[in-house]
Amino acid sequence: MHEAYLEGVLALVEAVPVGSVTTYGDVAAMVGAGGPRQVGTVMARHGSGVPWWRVVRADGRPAQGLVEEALSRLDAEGVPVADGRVRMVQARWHPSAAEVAEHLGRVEVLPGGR
DNA sequence: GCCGTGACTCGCA
DNA sequence: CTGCGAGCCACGG
Repeated sequence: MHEAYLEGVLALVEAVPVGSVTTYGDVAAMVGAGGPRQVGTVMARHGSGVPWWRVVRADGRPAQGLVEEALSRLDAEGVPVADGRVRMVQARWHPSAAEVAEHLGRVEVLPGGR
């Protein structure tokens, strides 16, 4: 994979505010390339330096193999968790397109539109 | 180039 | 609710 992709994914994960979470699919969509699996691969290999526990699966469950670790950290940050899964409706991160572009390190959306 | 694999997702039974 | 299968994209053998 290209290094820019890796940087983009990690930058977005670091941008997720405390108390919120995002999903692999959302990150992939925000980066605008690859898919959920690519994000998962990036996190597995290079996610040790970012708040990886704020990235969960679409159903609100943490990544397999790190469930306890993630739930522990999420709960400590005040993320709404119920029965082992994050309440996505409440905790999902909804950044504006401009904000996403900002974190990606490049402007892809012009302010003011068209 | 085919095949298996993965920190994924969605639809259907 | 759970499980299964197919689709998904990129990487490594």
